[in-house]
Amino acid sequence: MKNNKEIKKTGNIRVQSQHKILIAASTEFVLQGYKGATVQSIADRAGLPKANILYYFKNKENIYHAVLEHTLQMWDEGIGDITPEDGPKAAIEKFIDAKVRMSFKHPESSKIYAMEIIQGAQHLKDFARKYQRKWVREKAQLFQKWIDNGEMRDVDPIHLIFLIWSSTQHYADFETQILTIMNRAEYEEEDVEHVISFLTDMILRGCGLN
Amino acid sequence: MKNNKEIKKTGNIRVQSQHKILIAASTEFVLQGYKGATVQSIADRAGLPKANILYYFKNKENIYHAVLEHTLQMWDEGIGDITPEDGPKAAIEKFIDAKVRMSFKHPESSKIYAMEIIQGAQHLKDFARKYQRKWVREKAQLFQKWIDNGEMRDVDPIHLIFLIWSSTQHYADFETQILTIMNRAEYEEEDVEHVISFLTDMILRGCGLN
DNA sequence: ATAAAACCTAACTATTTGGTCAACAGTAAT
DNA sequence: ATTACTGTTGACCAAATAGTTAGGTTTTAT
Repeated sequence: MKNNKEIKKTGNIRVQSQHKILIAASTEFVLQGYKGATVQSIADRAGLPKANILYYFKNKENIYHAVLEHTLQMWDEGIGDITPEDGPKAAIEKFIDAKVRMSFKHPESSKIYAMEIIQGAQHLKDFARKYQRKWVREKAQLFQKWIDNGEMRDVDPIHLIFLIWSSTQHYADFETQILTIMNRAEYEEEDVEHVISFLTDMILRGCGLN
Repeated sequence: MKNNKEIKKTGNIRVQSQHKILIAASTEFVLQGYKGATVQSIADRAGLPKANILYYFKNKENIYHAVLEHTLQMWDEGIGDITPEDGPKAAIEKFIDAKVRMSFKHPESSKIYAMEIIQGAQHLKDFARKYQRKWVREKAQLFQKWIDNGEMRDVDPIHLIFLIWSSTQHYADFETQILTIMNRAEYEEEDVEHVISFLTDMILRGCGLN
């Protein structure tokens, strides 16, 4: 009964509160931007007094950093991995699948990341930038190998990644616009599969696969 | 000598100042967000005293609205038009060409628009939303006709537009990230053409054209 | 039971910021 | 020259907000 919680009773409330705050903060930062989100508004949304927020996070910037980190981690976990054994077709399929599902499941993460980049990535640590550069270049090299091997058409691998990136992320970031255009209140289950199959089909064909 | 300016000598300085303010404000809004951009920072960037800014625009929100309107107008002018006579291939080529050039020429416009949508389009008038819905649906119908006519593959026209939209806009909005990944300080002339040909090639193929 | 540590929060403060105002300067027409 | 309009700006103010503090309560370990 108490066995499964024996180890970490202390700090449990800390974890809980911090999580609540992070969620509330994410929403506020998306809706109002960094400066526009007030500690009070985050507190209200989290259902906690303001001073309590500042007890768990030294200051507003720390909250934002925590949110950003949470976002990056989410991305890192969700993106899966592409290996040389996959071959180009499976690689693209896996990539699109993972990114579209992430867009529909965690739109706030995508939005916060997008806003951060648009504004010049002023809060993004250098290592995060370098990490991504490395990631993209690694994957691009994989594609290049497949191209050299004649397994797919000769398309610029870096821009191919940009294409997948942008087209998938779009459904999170531009949610509002897309829903307006489709005259919908919110996304439905089927939309995910439809988008995945549309994008996979288009891009595979663009690469001369399929 | 004075003939060509006879009609509107007064208000000339007004136009000049307002323009300077708009440019400065655009930059500030992109860099700091709506709340983060202060009237003072806009004034500094425009090289004018704060009170002068408030003389030309009643308040901060009015500045933002002016910037937004300017942005939408830019979009409207830059996007060119697609007609039934074009046929699917030329239509897609024109569309991609126009959008990529806009992204590289007016990245701030694209960024401001993107941020506005991400944050829920709270400042966008209803007519702007409806206008876009109409635009997309009209163009989608064109594509549908071409599909029914067997002139192109059967792909979802709405999502095709989203794809073109997102992949082209990406080069403006995610400029920072793209430059980091490509290890560049800024875009070069050739990049525009390269991106246009890459995207045109990929998407035309995806549509079974080319 | 008790001491220590973790948690909570009302009240306060210093600063920033949007916006006003009143006095002044330039300009154009009568 | 006078009038009226447009433009200019330093000084000021009220409101909002990030962050502090001090004094509390609750939880945990022994």
